[in-house]
Amino acid sequence: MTDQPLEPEFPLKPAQKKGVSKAAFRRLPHYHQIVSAYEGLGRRYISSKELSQILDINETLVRKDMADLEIRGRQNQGYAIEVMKRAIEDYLGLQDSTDALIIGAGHLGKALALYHGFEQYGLRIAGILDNDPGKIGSYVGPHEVLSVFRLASTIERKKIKLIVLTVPRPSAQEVTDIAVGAGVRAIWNFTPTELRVPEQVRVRNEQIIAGFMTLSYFLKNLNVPEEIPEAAE
Amino acid sequence: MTDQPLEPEFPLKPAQKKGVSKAAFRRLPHYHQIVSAYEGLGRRYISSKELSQILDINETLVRKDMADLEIRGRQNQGYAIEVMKRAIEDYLGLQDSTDALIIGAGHLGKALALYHGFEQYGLRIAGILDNDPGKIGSYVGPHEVLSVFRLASTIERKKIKLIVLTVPRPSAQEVTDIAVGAGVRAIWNFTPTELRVPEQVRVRNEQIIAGFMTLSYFLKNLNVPEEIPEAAE
DNA sequence: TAGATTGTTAATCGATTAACAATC
DNA sequence: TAGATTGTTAATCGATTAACAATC
Repeated sequence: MTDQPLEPEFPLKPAQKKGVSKAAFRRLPHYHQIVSAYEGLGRRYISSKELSQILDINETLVRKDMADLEIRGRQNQGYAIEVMKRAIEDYLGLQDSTDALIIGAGHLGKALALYHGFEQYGLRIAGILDNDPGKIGSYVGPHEVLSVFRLASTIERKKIKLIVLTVPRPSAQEVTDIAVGAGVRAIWNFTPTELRVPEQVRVRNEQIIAGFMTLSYFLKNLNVPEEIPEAAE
Repeated sequence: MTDQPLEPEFPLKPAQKKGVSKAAFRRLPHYHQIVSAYEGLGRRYISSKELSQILDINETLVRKDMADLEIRGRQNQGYAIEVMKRAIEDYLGLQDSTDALIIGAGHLGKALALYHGFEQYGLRIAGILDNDPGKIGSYVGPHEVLSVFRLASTIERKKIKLIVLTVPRPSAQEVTDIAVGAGVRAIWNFTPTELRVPEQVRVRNEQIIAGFMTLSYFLKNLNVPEEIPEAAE
């Protein structure tokens, strides 16, 4: 195993004075979610105080994050929701669509393939592949399940840059190697595996069990006398 | 919306000199995954150097994390994999089992209910509920889908402390309120919603789209001249 | 106006890393 | 032994927060 970021989520220019810090970068999806919800409620503005309360972080931190994103607020009103949402989307490149191939048509792969809600972030499922002859040729929503033997050719033909890995652990590295060889640059990894990839390829590990672990710790320490701290990160 | 941790994952005693820092706490699932994989390969020891390379963090940081967890290494050999795995599991309470109810028998809810691999972390699916009459009474693996009207009574009868939320966004808060009223203390939230909960209840937001956002940023900036930084966090 | 709010700087806090001693 | 490695302390770095000026 070689070098592989624990979390690949950070700005590409972290050294610069101006710009978004790693920590701020990680908060962007949360900001986006909140303003999306507020937009749905018909709200036009949101203050740093409101945002800070929802996220349970310091009010000043919200203002600093906005300043770093070059999102300007209005005295007495807060930040314009439309502006903020758009700025985050622009920053993350969510306006341009991204085609992805799902590898593994198991329960999770199917759930991801059928999820409505990715489109609004520019994520388009371009196909789904599996190695099970019993699944190949069947349909998952509009997508015919392709043989994983067609992985490289499909990536090349469709110029796919992102794959979503939901295969069993033992095949994860093998599939990764093929995909990387065919030109993939990013891997959304739902398998419990630390993948080895060349440095020009980015991996995001969606280690779902990690979420449970944090809750387990909390549940097993419910009776610890110490007060529970306000916030993490 | 009121106070709600952005990430609820941190030790309960962060102020103390001795103990695991928030940042280290977040690395525990990764350490655990790596040593599990190494154990599967028949390895007995792993050095801080190996761990640091896989995680792409500094070697000293690994040793500091181990010291904070009170895991002792051996000169010239590194850390005993069995000891390390066990220590992390003990720390997180993964040895004691946790019963959870899945709310929402959609694609994701079913995928989680059917996932084999939670058991090894002590997570047991105690049932699955939905509000769709077409689903109620059907089976997801060994579990009969129950009406969500039985949520409170099921929580109380089975003394459930954790629910897994995979309902559509509009129902998320309502279901949460019922579950919290019935005594639930932790919510594993897969809906794109910032839930309001009393402070004794912990929420872990599994905002899956966040992972895509980080990859989107990377993919949209492939041609940025600046060198790509080594690691995040 | 007073109050609410943003925006910025400096101070503080927490996490990481460098340096190095210890030891098998 | 020399080399590999852990363990610890102090220095550095980065992120958060407090303080406060600006302004609508």
